[in-house]
Amino acid sequence: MVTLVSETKLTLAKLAEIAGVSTSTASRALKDNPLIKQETRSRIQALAKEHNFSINAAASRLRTQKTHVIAVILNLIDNTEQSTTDPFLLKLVGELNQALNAKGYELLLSNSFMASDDWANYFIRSQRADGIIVIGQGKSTAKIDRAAQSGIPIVVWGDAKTDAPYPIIGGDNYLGGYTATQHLLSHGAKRILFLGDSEHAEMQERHKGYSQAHRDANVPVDPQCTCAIDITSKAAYQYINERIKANGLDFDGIVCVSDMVALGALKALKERYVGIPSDVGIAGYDDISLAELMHPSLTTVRQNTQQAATEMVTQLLNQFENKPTENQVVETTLIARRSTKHSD
Amino acid sequence: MVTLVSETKLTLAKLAEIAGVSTSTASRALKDNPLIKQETRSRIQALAKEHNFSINAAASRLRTQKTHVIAVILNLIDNTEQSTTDPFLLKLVGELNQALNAKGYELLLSNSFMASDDWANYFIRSQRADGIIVIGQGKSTAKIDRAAQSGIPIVVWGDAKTDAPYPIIGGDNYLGGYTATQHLLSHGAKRILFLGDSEHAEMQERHKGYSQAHRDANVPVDPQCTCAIDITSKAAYQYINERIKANGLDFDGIVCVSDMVALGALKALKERYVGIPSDVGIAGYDDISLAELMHPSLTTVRQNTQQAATEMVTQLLNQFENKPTENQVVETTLIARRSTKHSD
DNA sequence: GAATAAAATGCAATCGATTGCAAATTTTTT
DNA sequence: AAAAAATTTGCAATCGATTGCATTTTATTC
Repeated sequence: MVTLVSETKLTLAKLAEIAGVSTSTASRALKDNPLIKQETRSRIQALAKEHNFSINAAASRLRTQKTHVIAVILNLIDNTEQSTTDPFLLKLVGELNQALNAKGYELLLSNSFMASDDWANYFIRSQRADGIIVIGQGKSTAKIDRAAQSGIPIVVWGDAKTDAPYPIIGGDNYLGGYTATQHLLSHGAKRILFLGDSEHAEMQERHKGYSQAHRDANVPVDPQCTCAIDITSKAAYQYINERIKANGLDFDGIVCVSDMVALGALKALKERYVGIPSDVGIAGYDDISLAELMHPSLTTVRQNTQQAATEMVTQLLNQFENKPTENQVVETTLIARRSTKHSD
Repeated sequence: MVTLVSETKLTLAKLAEIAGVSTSTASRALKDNPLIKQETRSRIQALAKEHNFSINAAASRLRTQKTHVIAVILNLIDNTEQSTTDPFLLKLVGELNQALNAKGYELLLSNSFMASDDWANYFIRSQRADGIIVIGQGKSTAKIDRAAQSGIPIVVWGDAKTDAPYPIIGGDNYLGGYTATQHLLSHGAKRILFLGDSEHAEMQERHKGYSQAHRDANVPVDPQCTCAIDITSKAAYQYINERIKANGLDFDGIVCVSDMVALGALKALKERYVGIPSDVGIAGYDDISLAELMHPSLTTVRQNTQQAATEMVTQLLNQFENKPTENQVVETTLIARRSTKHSD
């Protein structure tokens, strides 16, 4: 049965007319307001369904001053492949979508290039969204701070140890870095590279864990082993290639800040016939779906993204009710696989 | 300099008052309407910037009946990992975001589980969005057809050879299937599996290409080689494992409908020490970023996603102006890598 | 300098739903 | 059966920007 497009657009007023009630009654009936007699409610709801009616969101938002939309901003580092490619970030977006929908909100997707610089203005004051979720602290928190300062509801995925005027949700980066490193050390590694970008708060934490694990195992940390690179597989690939070319194989383990980085490094090593994990053990971060499909399967640190999404949404909605918020650390676990299993 | 939150919300009317003009003038000035004197325009625009003003989107949408929002629906197959994980789909979303922003539109993300069943109603008649982009035809086009029937602006990513009342943008699936298969055949494969879900229009086309390539090379096609599986790495992994267990290695090539499927198959083969490509050549589809990082790097079929996104947006915007639309085929190229390079 | 044309601005209706308060209806109480 | 209470429903203002048309101001022409 095809619903024909009626000549005139169906509004609440017209629906009310058909039902023989006022618009107020119709409005209330549609949202199951107990002020309206049950029978009337059902009748109008049925009528709405029959006529294929749905409330005009623009009008409703204007009147109620609520949009039920949340802007999710991918806060990316400029000129980095991390953007469209990073499976972890996109997975998080997927989870957020679910979590938001479950609470009756919709997801407006943006990235930091596109959105104007003034997030508070652009998204909130303009009534495009009720709140903002920022994925990634980036290298500078200037934009985030600015938005937060103007008092809008906002949460951030990042380093939960950072103290900020807005709630930050993140994995336990220190622990992640620590356990990954410890794992490698316990399998005999003596010189472990740390591959990542130290300008990120999250990465710094992981690096602290990396250092502490060394200290706890009485293995010296060589600054030469901390390698600042872009968080992309390509950068990792190039770096490892060049390092080996220059120094030979002067390491026997790698801790990477993401699986993408690990995969880039892995590729470089394989091409040079470096045995994994026999010659070099390697650990990633994020547990993207491909980690276990790699050969050898990749040891990595998993952050519970579903928990993360739920938590972020909760913290955001709390702000709508002026409830207190706090940083949250999500489950962070080492997934040990073949890329680190020395036999010795 | 911190902008303090003013006691009363700043509206166009108040801005106009400050500027000493009417709201009509202020409104026109802000959108650079030449009806307004250039000097007045600049003055008001400056004032708006200074006071951190931005137009109320809800009010504007209500009045103009345009939202400048496009709903992007991930039309997924139920209960499949394909959802949140498939890097290809998410990449497409990223590209769409860019393409839409470039045209002054925003992206509202949904998936087919969340959005109610009546897309036309939920997104368009409710003024949540001006148009819909559907990613994936899914197994049934019922929802799409229904939405299209009610005359709303819509485009679909899928099989461009399908004739439908809405424009479909897609890669050349026949060609993709054909070239991948031909490539394997030309490197000596004699029994090539086709791994995928034949209920998809896109996959069917690829399968046609697969068959034709066999015919052109005078290699018989065995129906036993067409394997219907879910489009996930896990399903592929299991299938290959079980097949080998049951039949031994009764094939020497695999054409997969996605890279994820290829990776699953690859994993199964490696675990059984099947040489790649020496014993079995394998080709994927999508050219996700990991394809080249695999070991061996994965031969695959790349579809130009950026072109796809631009094309989809164009076709959608055309509908706003009642311009004619048509199906579009985007660039589809074989990327030959190590996973298929036999030496014989 | 008056008349006409051109440029700039303002008036006021409109988009469609929501909601405080008043009015009408029904039910309960005495 | 009248009064009081409880239940339903409706009136009308409101949210904030846009735009056709009318009006005012400025520039041009004779």
